[in-house]
Amino acid sequence: MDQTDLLDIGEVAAQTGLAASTLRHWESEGLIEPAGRRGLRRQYVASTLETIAHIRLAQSAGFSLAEISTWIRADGPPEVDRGALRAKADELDRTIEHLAILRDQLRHVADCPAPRHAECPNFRQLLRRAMAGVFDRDRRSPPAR
Amino acid sequence: MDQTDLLDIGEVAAQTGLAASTLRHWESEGLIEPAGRRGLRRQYVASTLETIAHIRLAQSAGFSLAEISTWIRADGPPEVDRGALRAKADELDRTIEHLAILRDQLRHVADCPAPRHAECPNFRQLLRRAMAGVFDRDRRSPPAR
DNA sequence: ATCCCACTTCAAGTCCACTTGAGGTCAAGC
DNA sequence: GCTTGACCTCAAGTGGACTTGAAGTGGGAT
Repeated sequence: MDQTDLLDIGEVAAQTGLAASTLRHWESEGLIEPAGRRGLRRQYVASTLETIAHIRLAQSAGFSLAEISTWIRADGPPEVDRGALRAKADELDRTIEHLAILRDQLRHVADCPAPRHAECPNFRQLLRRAMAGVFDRDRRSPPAR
Repeated sequence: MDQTDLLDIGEVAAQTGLAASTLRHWESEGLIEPAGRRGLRRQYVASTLETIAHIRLAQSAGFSLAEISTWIRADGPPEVDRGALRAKADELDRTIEHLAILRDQLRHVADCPAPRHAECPNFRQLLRRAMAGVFDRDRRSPPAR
């Protein structure tokens, strides 16, 4: 791995579409870490791009940076609570199901000619499907940017 | 619909698991609206619970309150941009696919005996799958709470 | 009639994930 | 040798979604 493999923060930013400030922020939260520095400049190894993909993915599932960092700490032992991960996976199954319902609802609203969706039996049935589960326990949900 | 059908904000809160303050906040953003008041107290119709389920669902997909309110304004015409809705649905398809990958990754990490996941070919393949798409265009992602 | 307590308003505060700004460093090209 | 531009640090600011606090109101049970 000679230095030609190393990426400047600007290159990582360009390839991932993230702002350099975001990468520094993630570093301050312990999510990523440059392989080294050239002068002051952070130098990243290519596999950091995969780590970043993973982080984006987890964020899109509604996990906070703090949560994600517990699985992928750049430093320290890669110790994870396997039970917790399995629980998250199960939670994702439910989230995915909910999102599928939402997607169906959106498509329905886009196509349905009924003037008030609340009156469309099809829509109401989707909503009823949606309600089972949505109000349970997990207050997990993410914000968009 | 006599007044026995109407719900106090506290009952809606209890049934949905949301704080009353959240319901007032959503009202201030135009997402929900009480059917009326008894004295000062807001009185909600039961169907508001469905609306709330819908909002939670959309939030979990990463939509902002402002975005959601454009489809489900409590007041005004339920006018929606059908093309935009279809686009959102397509976006959700992609999100769902990403989440499925993340779920698989989490399960893999939970079960894989390899000490460093970065060295597990299985994990790396999942990551590669994940990377296709994650860095494209849509910077949409939500935060959790 | 009075008390309680769930409700009310409104302004300010909190948390998270960044972003911005001010002021500084340094390698490379002119 | 000097400027340029991409990088650096650190502190403060932003935006979204709520939450909290202070001060007040009013319906229902005792």
